[in-house]
Amino acid sequence: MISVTLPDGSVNEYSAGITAGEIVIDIEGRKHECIAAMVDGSQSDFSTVLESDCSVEGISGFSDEGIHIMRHSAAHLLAQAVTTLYPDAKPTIGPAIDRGFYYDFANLEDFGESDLKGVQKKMHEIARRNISVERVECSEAELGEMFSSNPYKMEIINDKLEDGAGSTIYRQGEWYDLCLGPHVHSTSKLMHVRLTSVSSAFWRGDQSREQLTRIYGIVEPTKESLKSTMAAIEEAKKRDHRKLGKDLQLFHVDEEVGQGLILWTPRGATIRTCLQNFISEHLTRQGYSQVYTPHIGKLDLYRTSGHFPYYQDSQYPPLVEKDMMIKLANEGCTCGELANLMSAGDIEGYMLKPMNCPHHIKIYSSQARSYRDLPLRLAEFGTVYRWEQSGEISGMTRVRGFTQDDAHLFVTEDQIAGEVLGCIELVQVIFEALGMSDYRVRVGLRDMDSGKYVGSNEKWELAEKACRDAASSLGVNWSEEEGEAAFYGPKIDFVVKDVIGREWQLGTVQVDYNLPERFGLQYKGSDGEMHRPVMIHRAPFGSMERFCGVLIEHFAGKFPTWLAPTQIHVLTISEKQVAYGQDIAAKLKSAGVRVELDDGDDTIGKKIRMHRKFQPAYMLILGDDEANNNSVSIRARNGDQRADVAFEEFLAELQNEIHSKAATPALVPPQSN
RNA sequence: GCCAACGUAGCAUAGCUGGUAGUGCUUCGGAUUUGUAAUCCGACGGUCGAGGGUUCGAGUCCCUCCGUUGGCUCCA
Repeated sequence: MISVTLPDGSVNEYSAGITAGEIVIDIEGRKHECIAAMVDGSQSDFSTVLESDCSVEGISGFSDEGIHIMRHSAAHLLAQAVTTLYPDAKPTIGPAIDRGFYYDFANLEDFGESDLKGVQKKMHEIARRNISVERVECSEAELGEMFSSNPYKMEIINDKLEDGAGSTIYRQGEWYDLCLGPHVHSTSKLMHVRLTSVSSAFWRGDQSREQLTRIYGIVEPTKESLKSTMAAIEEAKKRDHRKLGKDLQLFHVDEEVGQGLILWTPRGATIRTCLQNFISEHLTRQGYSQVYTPHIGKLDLYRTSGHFPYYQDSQYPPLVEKDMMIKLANEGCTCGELANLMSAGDIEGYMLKPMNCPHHIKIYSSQARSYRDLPLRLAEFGTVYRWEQSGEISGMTRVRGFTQDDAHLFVTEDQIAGEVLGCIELVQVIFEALGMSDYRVRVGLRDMDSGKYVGSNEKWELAEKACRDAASSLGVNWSEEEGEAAFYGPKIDFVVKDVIGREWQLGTVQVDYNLPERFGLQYKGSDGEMHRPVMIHRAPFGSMERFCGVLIEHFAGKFPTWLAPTQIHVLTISEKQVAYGQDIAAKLKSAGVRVELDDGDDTIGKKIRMHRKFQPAYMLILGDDEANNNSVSIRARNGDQRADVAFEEFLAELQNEIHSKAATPALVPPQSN
């Protein structure tokens, strides 16, 4: 007999050799919703045989661990279905991910979305057959034999397994896969699966290797949960900033202007202006000096900074000086030669600036600096241009021209910690003001194995420590991530997810010992000696484009009153109130409120319907009653109403709401019913 | 950049196996003057992303390019 500790703390005796699954059934009953077991705190199959004392509990298909196991098992099911239908396809890897699972296949070319249906049907068929999933221990030799026809699996076996060590496979019917598990015990647990998309991926994430076909899917424990998950995905798509940006007329991208180049239309520009004003207030408060610099700079500047050689592939090609072009043309230079000269940097010219720092550095060095000048904080809404890969460009979140709410702080070594702290506090203030609480903080550190970084070890150590210290003082969870540093220094990033689960870096604070050295920056210390300042790069929004894109999704287009492109839409009931409507609109306008008037001859129902799509904070409905009382009826976005409010009272409340940057419009109290 | 899918008026969409484009909303004109998610009638608006090809004939088939979407890779 063995003693098994159960979830409630009690201890039961079972005969040795019992399986984890049998115990789960014993404690949870036959109708349990568990799909695997936790044995001594580690995830295990139901089939795990227990020979000694331990603790056992079930893992529900609804728990985080449970859904992860189901996803992983569903990936196996997918691979089984694909290899059944496409015998030449070679399964490679197929993990569970945040929102579901995928499996990558080689030899599955020309597979498209339209093929998903058939595969999904086959998956359901296999699931219905209730095939048991077995774990089998295998020696290295056995594995070699079983996977001999699959070079990808063999590569994993050869790379990941210690010499001589075996591993496990999971078998379901004829099909089996190399895997550590655990898995659900039967394919029948995977009935509620849906394939969502097909795309491609490189084998082992390496661009130089084979391109594989990747199939994505989601799986849920029940029919209902699958349905609600699918509904949630659909719902999220409605918040996509690309869709809302069009519906609310916030921005436009025109292919004749260029991919990834955002045209801010009036309504979107209003939001941006409000945000920039908001930041500017904080800049003044925090002792920043605002500067302006041009959009281009000489190539040599970026040779000195290192950006030109380092990021050459992701920059717009240089603008070559006219005289140089003429000279080269007279010398018979071919286009090919010109391209070579450009990429080698053996040519003079200008570049669209990919970064603001070199310009700001030149402002620093335009004067002799003393320790009394530091910290010197130079801020600019600086527009930069980067040649992002065409396949990467997306809406406002990944673009080729964008404006950073940038600043560079020139500080002494002693000031680093305090200034980094000030920077991340600013980021926090902004996130808080906008109600963006769903972000993660990432401290990007060097990848010790990579040679791409510049600067000495000691300086990196110091900078990394400053970042860690600042992050831990934040009072929120943060993680260290190797290899996420910039080439010149470590950084603290604020990362948020968009509606379809993609992560975007917004605010960032970076410590940089490198550029001051490259540019030979100096200041005279109190000791009379010359010292080198340290730079801090920081952008609380990151870029205005990306931030606004994320913000559109965050608010689902329903911006708080202070940010709403149009705050009030005034709608008249009939032509009898046209004069009153114009009067109210004019008064609001002169009070600084962004207002739109509709005194046309549509019915009020039609007007509301038409104006709703622009999501003003409030609509004012003006009929005879209001005109007679010098009042307004306020209609909130959700349709709630507050009738017959004296205009002056409304205006005072509205202005208060705007000035306080209230997170949500609240002039109409929520109505019960 | 790579793989796949897609690209019809401002927006949303119909158009089967090829025979010279329909609809709704918007807009404009007219009628109506209407209390909180679409009043009625009429008109304008597309040559079907661009270019080339096959065909008697292409939105519909083929090729190239541009763009969009989903991923991969990249991201100062």
